[in-house]
Amino acid sequence: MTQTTKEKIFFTALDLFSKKGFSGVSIREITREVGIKESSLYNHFSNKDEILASILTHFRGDFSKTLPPIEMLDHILQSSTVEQFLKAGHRNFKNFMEDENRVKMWRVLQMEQFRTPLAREVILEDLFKTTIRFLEIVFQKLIDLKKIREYDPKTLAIEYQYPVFSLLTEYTILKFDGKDTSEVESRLDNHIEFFLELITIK
Amino acid sequence: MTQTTKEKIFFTALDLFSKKGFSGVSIREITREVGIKESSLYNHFSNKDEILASILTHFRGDFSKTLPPIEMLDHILQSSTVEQFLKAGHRNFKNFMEDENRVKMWRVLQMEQFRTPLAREVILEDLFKTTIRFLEIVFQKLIDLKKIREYDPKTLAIEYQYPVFSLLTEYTILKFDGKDTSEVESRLDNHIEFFLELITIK
DNA sequence: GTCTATACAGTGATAGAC
DNA sequence: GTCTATCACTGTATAGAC
Repeated sequence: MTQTTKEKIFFTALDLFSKKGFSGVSIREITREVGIKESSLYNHFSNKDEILASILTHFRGDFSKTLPPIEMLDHILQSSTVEQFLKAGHRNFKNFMEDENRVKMWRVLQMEQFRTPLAREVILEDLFKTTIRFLEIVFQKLIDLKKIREYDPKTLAIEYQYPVFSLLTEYTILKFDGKDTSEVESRLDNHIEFFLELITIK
Repeated sequence: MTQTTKEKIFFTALDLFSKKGFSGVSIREITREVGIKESSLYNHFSNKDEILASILTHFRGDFSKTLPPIEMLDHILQSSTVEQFLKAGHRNFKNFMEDENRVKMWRVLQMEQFRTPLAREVILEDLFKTTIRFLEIVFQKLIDLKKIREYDPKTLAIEYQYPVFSLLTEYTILKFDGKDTSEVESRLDNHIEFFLELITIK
C-alpha cells in the first residue's frame, strides 16, 4: 500500500479530474492534496497534460485485458453454453467497473471527449470498435457451432453491446449522485435475457 | 438575424464551452469574441455559471418539443404503420440534431455531466426517463391495437432506444473530428429494421 | 527529489464615470 | 448598457539552493 510520489500524484489527479474535469483542477490543488510543492510535481510529470495522457493510457491498458484473447475463444465457446458465456462476460465487466479508479477513469474519459483527441480515440477504438469486433467474431463462431440462430453477426454484436453502453452511462451518473442503481442493473439483466431469448434456436 | 448582445453572449459561450468545456473558457475570451468588455457581460448574466445554466435549460426546452403530446398519440398511431411511426420519429430527432447549436448543447451536456447537477438531471430525466416513458406508452398502445406482438412495453422501449443513445454518442464524436458518419448512420437504419422485424406480427 | 522564491499572464468579478 | 480602472487571487511553470 506504500505509494510512490508519482503514484500519489496520479491517483490524486484522477480523483480531482473525475469530479471537476481537467480544466477545473489546478496543479496547486493537486500538489496541496498530495502534500508537496508545485515545483516538485514537475519532477514526475513534465506538465499537466502529461498527467491526463497517463490516466487515459492507463485506462486503455486496463480495458484491453478485459476481453479474452481470440486464440482461447474456440475452447471457451465450445465448453460453455451461450448463456454462460454472455453472463460471464457481464460479470467480468462488472468486476472491472467495480474498481473505483476505473469508474473515475471512465468519468474523465466522458468529460474530456471533446477537448482531448486521445479520449475520443479510446472511446471510438477501444470501447466501441474493439468490443464490437470481438463480439462479431464470437457470434460468427456461435453460428458456426449451431449454438444460436443464423443472423448477421455484426448486427447481433451491436444489438447486444450498444444498449450496454447506454446502461453504463446511466449507471455511472446514478452512482455519482449516490442514487439507487438497482433498476438499471435489473434492466441490464433483462436485456441479456431478452437477447438470449432472441438468438436461441427453438 | 439581428442578435441582441445577450444572444451573442449566449451563442459565443455555447460555441466555446462545446469545444473547451466550461472551465476551459474564460469570461475574457467570451467577451473578446463578442466584442464587449468583461464588465458589460454582467449586465446580461449575473455570472459565468448562469450562462451555463441558461444553455442547459435551453436544451431542455428544445428537447421537450421533439416528442408529440400524448393526447395526439392515438390519432397518430391509428393513422400510420409501425414502420412509418418509428421512421418519422427517427427523422424528427435527426432534424433536431441537425441544428449545430443543438449538437453544441449536447456536447456541453456530455462534458458537464459530472461537474453540474443540472446536466445530470437533463440526461437522466429528459433524455432517458421521458423518452423511455413515452415509448413505453407507444408500444402499449401498439399492442392494444394489435399492430405489434405482445411483449413487455418497457423492455421494447429500452431495446429500441438505448442503442440509439450509444449510436448518437458515436455519431457526435465522429462529427466533431469531421470523420465519415455514414457507417454509424447505416447502423442506425439497420437497428430500426432489426427492431421492426422483431416486433412485427407474422 | 524536495524545497523557497519568483515570474507574470490570466482569473471572475465590482465600482463608478458616461 | 457600455466603458475604464482596478481588485485580489489563481494559473502554469522555472531557477537554483539543499
